Amino acid sequence: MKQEPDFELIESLFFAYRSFVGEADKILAHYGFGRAHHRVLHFVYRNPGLTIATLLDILQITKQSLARVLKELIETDFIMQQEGEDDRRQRLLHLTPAGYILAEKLSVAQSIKLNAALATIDADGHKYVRCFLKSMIKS
Amino acid sequence: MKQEPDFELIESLFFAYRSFVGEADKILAHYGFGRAHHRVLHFVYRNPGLTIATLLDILQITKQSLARVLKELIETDFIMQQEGEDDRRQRLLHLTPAGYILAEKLSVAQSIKLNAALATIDADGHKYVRCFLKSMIKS
DNA sequence: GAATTATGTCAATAAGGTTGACGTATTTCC
DNA sequence: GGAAATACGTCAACCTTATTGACATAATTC
Repeated sequence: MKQEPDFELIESLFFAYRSFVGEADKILAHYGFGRAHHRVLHFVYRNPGLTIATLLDILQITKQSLARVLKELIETDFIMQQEGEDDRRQRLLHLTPAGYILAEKLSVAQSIKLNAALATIDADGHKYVRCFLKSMIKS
Repeated sequence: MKQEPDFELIESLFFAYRSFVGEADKILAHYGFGRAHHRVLHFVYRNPGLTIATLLDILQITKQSLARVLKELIETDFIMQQEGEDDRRQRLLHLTPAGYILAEKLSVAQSIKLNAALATIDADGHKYVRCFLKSMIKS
């Protein structure tokens, strides 16, 4: 027997995600950045010293697409590159102090929103939410 | 006391959402459509006979942006417009049979993914997930 | 030394979004 | 009944983020 699609959940996820990224968008606009900059900033924040190749793997975009955004972040001094020690072809990515402050600001803003939503459910519901989201990634 | 941002949750939501929309993207590609078409298709599916103005409200985009996508969906016979009965300025939106089939196909594909993820957590965790996502929307 | 790898870059193109301006038909309101 | 507001369509210019394809350079590996 086939069952009806779970419209409620589909739409909840759509609107929830829009609300989630909208939070960061407001901050980014002050800097003239978009979501693409946010993603780069975030993953460099979280994985300091990562290579271009690794970042492309995470973001699942082409290097040509990354190039423009990364160039802007480097020129405005939010990200810096460092030659790889063992492999000098690599351009390891790091945040500048300004980049660190912005990345943190964005993460804090999104965390506040997430925590507010978590606060509406029982504490033992938190692990269900995390587990559900992680399952969505694997499949 | 300030606490560290919840990086794990932030990234889970990012990757989970990418996985969620990626599911539909594969289907849409066969029709030469993108996510913008999906959103229009979905909300017309869910709100048959809605007005252009209402759809713009839901999607939070401009009418010029909607125009192109809607035009394509009408020209390829997935959506049709019907003059409003009480207000003849309105162009009420409806799915054609083909539009209905596609919208359903997309919803089913996404539901399968959502259900698979829900299946990895206890049944009483489902309401926490739904509640959490709805709380994200309100705030 | 040759092949591979990591990265940079130029160019053309596409999807999806914006602002601003203007046109038309219809409805509402005084 | 005429003026104003509303619902929608459309033209034009522009922005962001992405794509594919081609080619260049430097460093590493075999």
